[in-house]
Amino acid sequence: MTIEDVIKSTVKMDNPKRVILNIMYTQNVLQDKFNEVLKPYDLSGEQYNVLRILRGQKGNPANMCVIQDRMLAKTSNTTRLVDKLLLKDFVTRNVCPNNRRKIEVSITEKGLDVLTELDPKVIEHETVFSENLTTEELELLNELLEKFRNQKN
Amino acid sequence: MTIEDVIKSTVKMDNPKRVILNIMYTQNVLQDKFNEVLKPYDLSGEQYNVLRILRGQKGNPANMCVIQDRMLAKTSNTTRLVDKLLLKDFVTRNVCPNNRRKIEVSITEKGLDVLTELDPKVIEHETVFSENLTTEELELLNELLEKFRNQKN
DNA sequence: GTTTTATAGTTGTATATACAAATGTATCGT
DNA sequence: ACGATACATTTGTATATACAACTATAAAAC
Repeated sequence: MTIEDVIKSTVKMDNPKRVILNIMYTQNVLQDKFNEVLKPYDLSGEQYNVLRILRGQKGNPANMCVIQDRMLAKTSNTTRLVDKLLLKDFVTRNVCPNNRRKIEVSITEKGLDVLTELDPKVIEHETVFSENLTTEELELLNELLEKFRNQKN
Repeated sequence: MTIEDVIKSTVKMDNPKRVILNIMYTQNVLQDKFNEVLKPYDLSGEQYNVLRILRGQKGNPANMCVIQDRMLAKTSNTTRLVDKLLLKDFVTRNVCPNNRRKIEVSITEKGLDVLTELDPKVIEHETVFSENLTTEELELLNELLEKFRNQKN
């Protein structure tokens, strides 16, 4: 299914427009699929992301700004994401003793357990799309996307 | 800037994960930029999309389900999008005389004027990213994205 | 040491999105 | 014609996101 099929466009678009729509739409498809994976666990994509970042800390807590910094969507509201995770006992939150402006967020055992349970499903989700492409094509796709978005301005 | 730089990852990821993150993040960058373009006009991306679809009707009205069908994000709430556009006098909304279940939405002169004003800025937005790639690379990127998301399952 | 400036995080508000339930209208089978 | 079913759209509710204003703490300037 081409992007023209998706939006029922009768006219053929030029390459710049097609690329943008293809990226937007592909992200949409990916996100929908991933939400399905997460749904049984009552996690949003961004909440999952925060948990993953916290696990990556290897036992050390992360400040709000560190979490923010490592997320894809830089603008989302970390405080409220952590609030949600706190309600589910997936994280703990404490004022940093050295610098009382900072907050230390850590993942709990329960949070780690959920991630462990999710791991194989996440890998399945990640790989199923890539199976359509060869390794060389995947590398090329990565290169092209990075080149595309890194415009100098 | 590689995707690892973006999320401050110290470990190198495998290709499937990198591709997914690259697509998600690139979409993010695109959307942020496009929102900036639209901001002075008090339009959201989806609202703009609806207007564009209506202009594409060449004077004919479009039903809600037609609009829905042509949008990228199939799940968004068309009624409320049209509500917002109605408040700004960019569209009209009438019950379809032949089938009273249906709604006929049309773009107004004012709506067309806004699109006309936006057109060059949208084209600028679309082309500026593509300038990093050759025509061949753009075509390849389109192909790879379509191949990637069209998994059989 | 007190004022200014910078940093870290939270809260308010408006809007957007997801998803299910509800409403109103048309169509089909008998 | 009548009930069942399908279709088109709207509404309710919960959650997510965007963005600005606010609070609290720390560091720097003088």
